[in-house]
Amino acid sequence: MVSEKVTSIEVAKRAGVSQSAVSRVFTPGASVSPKMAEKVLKAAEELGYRPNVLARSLITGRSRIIGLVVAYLENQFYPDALEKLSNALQQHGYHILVFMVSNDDASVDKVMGELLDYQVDGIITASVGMSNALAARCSAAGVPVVLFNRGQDDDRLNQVTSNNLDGGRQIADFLVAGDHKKIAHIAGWSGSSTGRDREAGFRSGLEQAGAELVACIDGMYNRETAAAATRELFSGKDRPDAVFVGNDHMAFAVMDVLRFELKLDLPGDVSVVGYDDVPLASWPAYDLTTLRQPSNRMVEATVSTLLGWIEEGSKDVQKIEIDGSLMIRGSARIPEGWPDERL
Amino acid sequence: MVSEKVTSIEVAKRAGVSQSAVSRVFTPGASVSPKMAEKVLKAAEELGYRPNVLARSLITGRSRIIGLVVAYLENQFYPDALEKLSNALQQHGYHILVFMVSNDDASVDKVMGELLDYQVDGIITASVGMSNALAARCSAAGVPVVLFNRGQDDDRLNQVTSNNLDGGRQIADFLVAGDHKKIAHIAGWSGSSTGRDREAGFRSGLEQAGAELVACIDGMYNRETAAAATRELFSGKDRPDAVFVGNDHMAFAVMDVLRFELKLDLPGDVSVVGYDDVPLASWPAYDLTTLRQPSNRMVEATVSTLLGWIEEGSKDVQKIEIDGSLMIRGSARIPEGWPDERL
DNA sequence: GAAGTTTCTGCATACGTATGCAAATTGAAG
DNA sequence: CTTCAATTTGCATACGTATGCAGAAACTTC
Repeated sequence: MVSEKVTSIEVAKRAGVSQSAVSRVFTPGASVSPKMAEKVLKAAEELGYRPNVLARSLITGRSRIIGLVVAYLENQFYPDALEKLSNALQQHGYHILVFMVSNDDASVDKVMGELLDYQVDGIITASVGMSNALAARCSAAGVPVVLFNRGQDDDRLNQVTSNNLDGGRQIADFLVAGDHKKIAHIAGWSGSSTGRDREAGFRSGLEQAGAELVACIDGMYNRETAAAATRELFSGKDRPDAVFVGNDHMAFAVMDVLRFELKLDLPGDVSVVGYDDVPLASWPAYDLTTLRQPSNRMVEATVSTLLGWIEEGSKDVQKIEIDGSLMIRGSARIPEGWPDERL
Repeated sequence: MVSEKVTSIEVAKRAGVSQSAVSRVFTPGASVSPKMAEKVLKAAEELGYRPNVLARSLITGRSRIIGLVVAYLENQFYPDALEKLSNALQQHGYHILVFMVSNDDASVDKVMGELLDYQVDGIITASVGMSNALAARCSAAGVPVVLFNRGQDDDRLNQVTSNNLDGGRQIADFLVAGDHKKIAHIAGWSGSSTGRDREAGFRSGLEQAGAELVACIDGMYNRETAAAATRELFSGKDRPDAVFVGNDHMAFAVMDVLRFELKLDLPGDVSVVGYDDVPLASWPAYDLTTLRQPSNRMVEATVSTLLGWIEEGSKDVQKIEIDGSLMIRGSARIPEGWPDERL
């Protein structure tokens, strides 16, 4: 309990040793005698000394800070991921510096520059891409990057996603098996790999099953856009009997419009399937059938990839895809004889 | 676009000037001639130089990092606040270092220690309190603290909350005016000031109106606990006809149990009122009547308090309370003649 | 063009820590 | 007790930047 900042020099003085000794006591793995350690720790305790991480990082070249770039926390998937990432990294002695961006290259570039100024040891971007120039800069600066829930064709960028192609296909199979005849898609933002891959998987699944996609609108991963798309799709006489929505966040908006504006019954009149399996999807008010992105495993993969680069000097760019599985609930008609494990 | 890290010395060399000159060019408000600036900026551009924030902070004593301590991001109110805080601070050139904790003193203390190691310029805790010892340490280290959405009796800690007492009272008035006879409360965590104040305001409001609280259970700001409390409250014959739930996050769980387990009609059989007005509350699937905490204004107050301390050396501890207003929606019976502005 | 004033610039040092190196201490072995 | 190896310690320096100070340069003004 003391005045301002206490430095290792003051501790050294009080303990009657050199500053280097103090430093060594606080450096795991350094060579110190038990006596020394005891003296120093006592003095440190009395003065309330704690090493200055910033000064340390200046010399070690490691800040133990991970930059996290994230575009929107409105979609529950991301706060959830943030929490898990933060916890996992904290466990390894790292902490997260958060940067909010809007999802356009200019904004990302600006912010990412600030990030590098902080000498972060690594960068995680949650569902945001980055320009080639930027990827080059990070790579040049020796700062590993992991794209979380986002793919990008760049052989300097690690990425961890779920298997979006396969997910799209699983949903196609499920809807076709459920004997739906007019299947529509409110797609994820076409500017993102996740949106494109889910759509591609879905289309290929339908095709393979001999079914047809009657309509497809880009929902931009946005509630309002998705709601508008729903109104458009269901305005005509010939409305769809099933719609796969590019993520849960939009699916909730879609369900709201279907049930409360258009007074349709789910799954009687129309089936809705989402993607992500955020916690809200399992709450009874929505009870949304959706493809689970296993965020735990995605976080694990992200952290271990990042730490591999940082601590073990790995240079292997990882493109990791994790399989998800369909969570069958009440928002979509369940095919007869389908392995019915409601969750 | 270059190899590893570029320092001001290399820039100086290339521009044919001294290192101090380079530093001055990148220090706003320092004295440099236009020629000099031009030469330096050119060299910096060519080398891809950017000042090292950490090294700078070592000498200026300012890291431009704000530590944010947060317990759970599951309640939508917090990601929302985080996003707003981050954006506001980014605007002022600060960034947020996130620390997740479980809400007990030991965990908070540990984490907060790590926080101080990073030489943060200030600390915001979102809905978590801190021990006196810790408050003393921060104060001694000259690091201002703002408790966001949490009150604590300590004259070293700034705090920004909504007016929880008044909010509780407003809800009491509303329910009494709605002619409810058996009013219950599923309270916020009694270990938090927000929970206690809302309950106290609610009780005082009821009392003043001559009404009675028939039951009160601590919901711990937790979905499961709130659900269990609901089952308990509504198991007997003599069930409540209104329940005020300590925050929206729990209120959703309560509504789920009432509607989908107990098959009760809202607001026909029972009225539910929440607290916070998170985005989900206005979605039609819940359409929850709730007291809005004006997070925009709370964030503003938090940021300006913090910056006041950091940049203007303010020493006035602020205890700010911001008034909220009731958002009347469909989950609770609306009193006759009540100014009916449904939102 | 000289004297005085203002604006710029470079030198040197400081911030708080980690670490290579050599000196000092300890312990083991004979 | 001596010798040698192993361990521990202190000294000095480095990390990348900002800033007080004094000298240099550029302008004013007469």
